[in-house]
Amino acid sequence: MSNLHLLQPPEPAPDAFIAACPSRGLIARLGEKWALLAIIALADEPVRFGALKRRLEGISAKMLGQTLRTLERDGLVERSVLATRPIAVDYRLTRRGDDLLPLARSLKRWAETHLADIEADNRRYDEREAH
Amino acid sequence: MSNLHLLQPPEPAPDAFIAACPSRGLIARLGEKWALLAIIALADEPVRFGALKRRLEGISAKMLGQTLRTLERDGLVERSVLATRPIAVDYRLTRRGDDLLPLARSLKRWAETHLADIEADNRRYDEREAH
DNA sequence: CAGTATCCGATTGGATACTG
DNA sequence: CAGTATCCAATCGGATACTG
Repeated sequence: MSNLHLLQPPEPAPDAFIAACPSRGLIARLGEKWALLAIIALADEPVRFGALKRRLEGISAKMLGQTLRTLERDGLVERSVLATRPIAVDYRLTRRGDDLLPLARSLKRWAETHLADIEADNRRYDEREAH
Repeated sequence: MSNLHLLQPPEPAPDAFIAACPSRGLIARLGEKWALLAIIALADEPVRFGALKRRLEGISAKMLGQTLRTLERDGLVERSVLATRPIAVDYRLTRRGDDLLPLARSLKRWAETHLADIEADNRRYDEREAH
């Protein structure tokens, strides 16, 4: 049997620089305002909807629901309904979510540590802009 | 002179979980559809506006201009006008931009490597959804 | 070449009200 | 408690046309 096919990979590597590449959509989803923050908030243990809403200060129920559904659809978060009265639902990271976690944390940390300098630059830029 | 102030840091550490924390705005800006991709596209060398536009397949001039202005305002990108005829403008990463680069690349790579699995999950989810 | 200005449809996201 | 449905304002973002 020929080994020629080894020289011609059947699938091109995904590349977000290419417009049609769906990885761009994925990157967009991860950027979606609450996605990474939600992942970080779920880091250590299952968290209930309400608790999550409190932890992500300022999120609306609508956005939290939407964000969680997207994360579940992407296999990053698992939803389980507990048969209590009244019902409770908790969310936890999947293995894939865990895998993304360090990256999410790094980005959050990067933003937090550079924040002060960046805000200073923002002010400088805005002053120059105003002539 | 007293050292008491060392026990009471004047500024709280920024924490993106807090609604008022501006680091959340920063995270949002980095998520902004083209921001990380633009940073990656500028990784190795100064790139001209037009070249950048070609590299970020599908971006409009408007969005590219907007993205670059935001990145410049955040001190991640530096813009320099070359006195040629017709004029040329190139963009390059600042030290701070370079510092963010590995993170941006990691996120892009993560998205690209998990893409296939995630799309499979998406399809499964959508089927279940449709009953 | 490197943008900006404008128009306009699509998407985002909060507030409020409602449900099992 | 854990959402969903609806309404609406603000923003996003592409297409097109224009400028130094």
